[in-house]
Amino acid sequence: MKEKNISLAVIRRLPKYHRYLKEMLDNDIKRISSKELSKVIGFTASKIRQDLNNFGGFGQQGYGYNVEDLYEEIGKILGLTRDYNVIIVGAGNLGQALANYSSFGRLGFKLKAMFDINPKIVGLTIKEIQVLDMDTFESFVNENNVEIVYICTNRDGAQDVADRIAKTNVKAIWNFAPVDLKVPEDVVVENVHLIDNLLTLSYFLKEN
Amino acid sequence: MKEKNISLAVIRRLPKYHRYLKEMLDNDIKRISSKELSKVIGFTASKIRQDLNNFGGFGQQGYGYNVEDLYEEIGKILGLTRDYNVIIVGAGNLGQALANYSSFGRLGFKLKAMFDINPKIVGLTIKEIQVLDMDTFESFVNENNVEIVYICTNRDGAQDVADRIAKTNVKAIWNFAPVDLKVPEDVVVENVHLIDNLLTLSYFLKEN
DNA sequence: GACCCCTTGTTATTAATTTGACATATTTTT
DNA sequence: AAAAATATGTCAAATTAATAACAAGGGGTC
Repeated sequence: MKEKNISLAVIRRLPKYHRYLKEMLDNDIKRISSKELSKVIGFTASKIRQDLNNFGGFGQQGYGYNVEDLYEEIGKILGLTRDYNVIIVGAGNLGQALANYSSFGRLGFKLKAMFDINPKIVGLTIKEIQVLDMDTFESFVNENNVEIVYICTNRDGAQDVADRIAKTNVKAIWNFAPVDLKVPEDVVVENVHLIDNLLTLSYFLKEN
Repeated sequence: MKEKNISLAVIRRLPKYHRYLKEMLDNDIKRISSKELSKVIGFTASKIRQDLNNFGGFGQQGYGYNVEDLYEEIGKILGLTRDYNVIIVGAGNLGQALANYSSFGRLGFKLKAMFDINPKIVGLTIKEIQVLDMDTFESFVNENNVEIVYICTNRDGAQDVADRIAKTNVKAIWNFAPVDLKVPEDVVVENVHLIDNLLTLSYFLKEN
């Protein structure tokens, strides 16, 4: 499974394929052509075929794609072949919201704990998840084989967390703080910059 | 202010410029060259100059850009020249998290109310914001000149909300539900598909 | 089983985006 | 005041991405 030179644009479309295929699977649709998929997903059929072909020929001429197979294959490409232990740092509203999203867990992202520095929150148990003190961060991460951290702190705390992560075995950060984190090369970061997103919406509202 | 043919790629970079310029402004940095900006923001200087030039010549040869002016200009482009009344539909954890983000309000996005269908939540007041019943949605939106709706419902409720929005004067939706909404042409939608984002992270974690 | 139709995988073409180059204008230094 | 350094705006080149075209392989039908 060593795909290389796959462009970021392609990668970012994969989850969307995955999402739509799941929906079809749930609706008992067995096969789908790039043309039909194009109609519901909004990409050109050509783009769909080229995207998928980056990873191998999943389809069959004259038939199309087997929905279940394709769903599984894309899942594999996205790394959904095993579970990942995750923790949340910052147990405020956003952290709690993410903790409550069962869909992440269903995909294999298993929440093991939440961390905070606020004494009022530390010690609580929210939906069977303990909120621990940041003092125990490193030891917990190491002992529980945590691989992904969701950073839900405010802007100022985020880089500190990233620095502490850098000294552990965690190699993936999902960052919700409005700041671009400095991390070692082998740590991947995916940002959810809400403000950036809202301002884009604002731009298009104005332009309309 | 009728810029046209500006590519989406450029638009999506504007909030990042805005964010970094604000930081510089707070640090009393008066001027900045595309070269210096390039170093902190990570885009090439050439790209920065070309991006900005889409909207007019904000810089000066031999000097660079005035930080405050550029910040203001980009704010204008993004529509940050006035306040917008917004409401949140879906007052769960995520909705409450967004309600608590003061930075949105500071930029001009004024939260007027939250809506829900859960009787246990309706009637509450969270941080001075009332949670209202969806029965009163249309009348509230019309009477309070609401322009933007943040959809924080689950997947199944989101399209219903979008359909009801379509019959009002609201022309902008910030959608957090994992579904691509069908809306009239004159309604702009900005999606925050968290699962898509998480799966992208998962891909890169696997590839590393 | 033969024919026709459908649909992929892939190559070619076109479009979009990024990068590089440079003439020109302004600031800073001497 | 002149010269050197700086840095924009813009044009050209290179790279990347999207679209279109099509040959060839299977499936469906009669």
